[in-house]
Amino acid sequence: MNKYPHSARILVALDCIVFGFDGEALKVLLIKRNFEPEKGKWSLMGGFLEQEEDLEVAANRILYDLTGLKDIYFEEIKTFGKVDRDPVERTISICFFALINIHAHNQDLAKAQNAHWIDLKNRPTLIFDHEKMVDLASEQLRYKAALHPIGFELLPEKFTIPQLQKLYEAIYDTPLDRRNFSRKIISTNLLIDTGEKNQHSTTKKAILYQLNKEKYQSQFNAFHYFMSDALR
Amino acid sequence: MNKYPHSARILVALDCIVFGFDGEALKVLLIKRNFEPEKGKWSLMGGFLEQEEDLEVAANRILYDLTGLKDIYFEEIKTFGKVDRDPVERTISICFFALINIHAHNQDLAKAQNAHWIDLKNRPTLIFDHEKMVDLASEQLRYKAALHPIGFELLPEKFTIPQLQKLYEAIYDTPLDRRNFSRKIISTNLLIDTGEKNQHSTTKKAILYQLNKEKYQSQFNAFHYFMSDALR
DNA sequence: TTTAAATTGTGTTATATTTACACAATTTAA
DNA sequence: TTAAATTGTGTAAATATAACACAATTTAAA
Repeated sequence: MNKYPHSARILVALDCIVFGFDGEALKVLLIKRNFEPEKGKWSLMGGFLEQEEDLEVAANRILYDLTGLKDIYFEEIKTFGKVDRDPVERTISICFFALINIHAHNQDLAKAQNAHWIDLKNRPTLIFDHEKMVDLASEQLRYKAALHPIGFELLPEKFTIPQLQKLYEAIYDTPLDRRNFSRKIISTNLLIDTGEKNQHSTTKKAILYQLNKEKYQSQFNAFHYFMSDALR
Repeated sequence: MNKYPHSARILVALDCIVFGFDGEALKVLLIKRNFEPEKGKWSLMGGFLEQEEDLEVAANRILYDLTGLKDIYFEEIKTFGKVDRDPVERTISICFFALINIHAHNQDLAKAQNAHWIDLKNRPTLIFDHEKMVDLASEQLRYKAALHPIGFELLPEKFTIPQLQKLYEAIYDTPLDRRNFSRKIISTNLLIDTGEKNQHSTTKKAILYQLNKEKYQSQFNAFHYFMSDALR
């Protein structure tokens, strides 16, 4: 069956950084491992690519088994391929990150996987090279969110501009000018005023917006410069 | 020896898009295959990841065998992982692109691999999903070059600003204003005036610059907006 | 030797964008 | 009724970008 006879067959894993936002801080979904290897330690959610499974399908499967969600926003970051990265057996790992609404996933599934939402900034040490994966994913999130409208993926269907601002402030760990931020977001035409207001507020109730999905899709690859000084 | 007993071992290939610039147009280094499968057809340069080889090492090996160059600029784009993408056997391919000075590589090695520099815009049909790979790499080149100083990797050590402009005009297939382009490049402080001039010119000889490598490295990840309207 | 054509380097102005800061309106708890 | 917190909109200064002009250099042709 091996048609390229002299080449090596290698285990192919996928590891995923799932980001969430609780209104205050960025969170990552991490697994407290109750299985070997490295039982008892913390790791990313992962799995192996199966023989008859498309890579994309595998990523969706792993995300679904963890969250119960389909059509999650995710993107590949990099393949980790050091020979000794997994001490058990030579394994390459295709690493990707996903953005979800922290309130919308299936908590029973997360519990079954022993997954916990952990503060990105105060996380425990992770196994193997998972530490590097989270660092790279965080960097990639900062990079991508500065240029493209991916932040919305972390918020509920309907959200206010102040909520969106808090998200950006968490991502970049810096305060932003409320008025300039609002103007920049509005000027993208990515938002639709729902006519509703945030009833949870105890002061002035902010307008609830939702994504203009057509505009979102057609303009996704354009540069938006949400954070012009993010990388300076 | 298989410590994760129930998982599949899969062939892992690497495929590389090598870009060059001849002063007028963007070129890709393509292989006219004199081996099976798909003998006689055109493909990308590739190879398999070996059992005891780091992924990064494999990428460098493949690039070295083709060009005779070390420390080439390259970056991973995406892993292609459809089950049927290679009709011979299930293989995933980690796709990356590289930028080289078209005049600096070992032509004997290229000849031995049956590699040819082909106009990016007028290339033959490629095997498997290599077509998609080249499209994605071209897109990624346009994206990255709009924001980061990677264009220099395609030019000789010493180059003029008009040469650099021709490169950008080729990448984006659009004319640029000479004066504004020059000012933007100069203002990055990435260039050092060598004091020499381009002796090949038959009219006014342009100043030869070289990269300020310190500045290049420290500022690489900052946004430069070389092409502010590239993706609008 | 002079002139014309091509190309390069630098300058200037108008327009657009970004930044910094002010004020009025809304909401609830005191 | 008032104070505190928050939200929505406005305006002017600073910066960056875009559009256009002119002078200098070089060689080949006149």
